[in-house]
Amino acid sequence: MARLSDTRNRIIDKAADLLMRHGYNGFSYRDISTHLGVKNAAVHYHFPSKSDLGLALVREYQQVLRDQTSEFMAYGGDALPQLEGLFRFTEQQFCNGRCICPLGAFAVDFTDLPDEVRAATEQFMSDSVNWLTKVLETGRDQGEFNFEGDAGAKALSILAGLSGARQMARIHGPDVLGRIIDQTRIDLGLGA
Amino acid sequence: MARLSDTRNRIIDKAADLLMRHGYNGFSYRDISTHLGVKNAAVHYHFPSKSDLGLALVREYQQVLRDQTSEFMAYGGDALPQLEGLFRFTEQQFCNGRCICPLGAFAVDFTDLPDEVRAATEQFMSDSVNWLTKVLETGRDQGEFNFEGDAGAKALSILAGLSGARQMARIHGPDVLGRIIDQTRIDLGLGA
DNA sequence: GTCTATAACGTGATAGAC
DNA sequence: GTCTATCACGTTATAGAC
Repeated sequence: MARLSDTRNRIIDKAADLLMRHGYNGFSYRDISTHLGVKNAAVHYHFPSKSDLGLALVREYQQVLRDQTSEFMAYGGDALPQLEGLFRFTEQQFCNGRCICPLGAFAVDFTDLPDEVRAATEQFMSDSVNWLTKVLETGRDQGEFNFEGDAGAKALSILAGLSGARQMARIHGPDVLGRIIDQTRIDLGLGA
Repeated sequence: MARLSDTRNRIIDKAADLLMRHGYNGFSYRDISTHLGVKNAAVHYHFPSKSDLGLALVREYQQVLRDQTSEFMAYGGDALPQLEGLFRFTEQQFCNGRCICPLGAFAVDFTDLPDEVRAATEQFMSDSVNWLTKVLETGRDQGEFNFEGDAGAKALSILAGLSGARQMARIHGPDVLGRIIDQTRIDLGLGA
């Protein structure tokens, strides 16, 4: 086990939380250190520059994605639980105050990000799309999903819709997220 | 005509541009004044605080929406040109570097916004949803669109998808926006 | 209406003691 | 690994001359 550093993990967790609440430009080292009860320099010890922190955040998200999808990506399986897992995860995040999808947060401040963070974000998005594309193809083959068009385009459309839904829900209230997820189900032939 | 102040209009236009490129927290008075060739204090003369500027931005967007939809909202009309107009507008904005949907930009920094800007943003979003809902209802009645479920939920879903699409396209390249718009057409029974 | 000058503060970041 | 102390800079914002 030997977790490298407890403080390091707490910093990443708090930074992830702040990112999803305020965006990349919307939180500071001070926010992190204050909330964690440590000092500014302690955060800089673990992540010398904000680029290092941003990169660690993207890698953290990528790891979560891999952990939750590795089995399906390796051996396949039922598509519907995969899709419903995505919906549940999205709603849970939102309910826990983690309103903004990390992809959305990074996208808004994209041109301000250092190159390596941008590259990692692009990779994370590719992995997400690839996973959902395979889920949609499998589900259509299994007869569970019903939709027209290319599975890759449909996957992009659903992920963009969920990311946008979290933002719309922040403006207009949490009901919006549930309504959009229900509509997404209907558009896959699931709601009838 | 008597446009109140040319500088004032130039400030709003440049601020709108910066908002859609860097988000609300991602641009400063200095950015505006430098690009416009005026001084910091000149911007503060027209918009004493950033809240004033943010509010003016939302009102500007609301005016554009009203100008482009007022006839349809008042008398009705053909639905398809309304929808295609939205798609074209979205793609034009993106191609001009105005990558991020203003709603998305405000949503990310939502908790940092002053109350009045939040309220105006919510109103702007309501107007957008109401317009698209009416377009979808009309189009379904006319037999142009084919979709299941509530028109309001479908409108939310499409707007969230477009906002998310602009962000995804920023990360992964402009093709993504076109693919998502095409898929949106297909999901309305238009692509076949 | 625009300017110069400046205030008060938040930011990411570093040096060096412990 | 965490601390105190500090730096250079960017930020919103204001006062007062022109």
